[in-house]
Amino acid sequence: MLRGLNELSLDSKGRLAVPTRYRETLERHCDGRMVVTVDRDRCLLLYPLPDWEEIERKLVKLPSYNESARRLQRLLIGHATECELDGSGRILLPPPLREFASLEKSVVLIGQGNKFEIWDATTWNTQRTDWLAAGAADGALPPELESLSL
Amino acid sequence: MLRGLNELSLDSKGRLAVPTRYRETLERHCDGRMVVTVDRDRCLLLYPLPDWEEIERKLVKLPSYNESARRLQRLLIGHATECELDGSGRILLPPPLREFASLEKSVVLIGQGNKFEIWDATTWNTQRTDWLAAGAADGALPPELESLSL
DNA sequence: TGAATTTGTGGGTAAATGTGGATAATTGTG
DNA sequence: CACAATTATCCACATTTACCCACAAATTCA
Repeated sequence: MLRGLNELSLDSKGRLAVPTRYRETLERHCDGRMVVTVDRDRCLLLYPLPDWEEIERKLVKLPSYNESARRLQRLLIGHATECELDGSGRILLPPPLREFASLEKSVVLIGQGNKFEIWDATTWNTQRTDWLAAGAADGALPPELESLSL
Repeated sequence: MLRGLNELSLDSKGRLAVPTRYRETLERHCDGRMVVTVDRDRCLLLYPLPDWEEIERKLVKLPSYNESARRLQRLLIGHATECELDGSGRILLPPPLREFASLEKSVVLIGQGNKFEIWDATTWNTQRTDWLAAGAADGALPPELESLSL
């Protein structure tokens, strides 16, 4: 299970050094093979290859002439790029994706169970403040949430 | 599985250089034989020949006196053009199709599972911004999507 | 506290790739 | 049938990318 927040910086070539504590897990789980793609919230998603493939299988089965299904396919599959951990445990983030998420130097890597999210540090902080402010104010919780007990 | 975003440029002869990482797959899968056709969203679709043939079989079986079926047949089958990877891994896009999708120099090649989409770079970026803004706002999600967990 | 090992960072080099142009083949036309 | 125009194939150069190595920093253990 991937969890935790890590403040990192990209090097001059746009590479991201995966924190050591995740490396062994990743090597075992997917042999260092990962997939990066984008998220609607302007961050990147980083999946171990097998986990990504499972999602991909679901996505390609969606009906081709449904508008929102196509949008999802184009965003997620359309941006998905396989990349491998190099000898020093780094992954090279493709320039178009870096640009998409406005990643410069300071980024935040967030464990999210089966995947990581990668945010521009400033964007992340702003968002987090907003989320806290919003709280549960905007009602309309899905049933799964209504009954959630933490 | 074809995935990922590639920023490319057509050369002076309207040829598109397929990124190397896909070439081996394509050579194995369809011996470099591809089919280009058009899409309702003003982009081009690029299929490996065998995958296209499967789609084509489904299309010709559609009922002839259904309006939208005929439209689909005319668009898809009507514009489908076979073209082969040349010695340098490039395909020549037929001028009428290039014109259809307003392809000039900067284009984007998007993996979409069994096919690629080819977009004019500017059009792609505009669309993507719209998609992100729209989100799932416009309801009408297929049931498969309602419960999708990424 | 010091030394040794592990981790983070940067850069250099060699190979692979993209790009353009030149020549050869083919097709269409007068 | 010959010529012209277009299309296809090939080759060479410039650029980029990936891989590898070396150093600096931090951490751990003695």
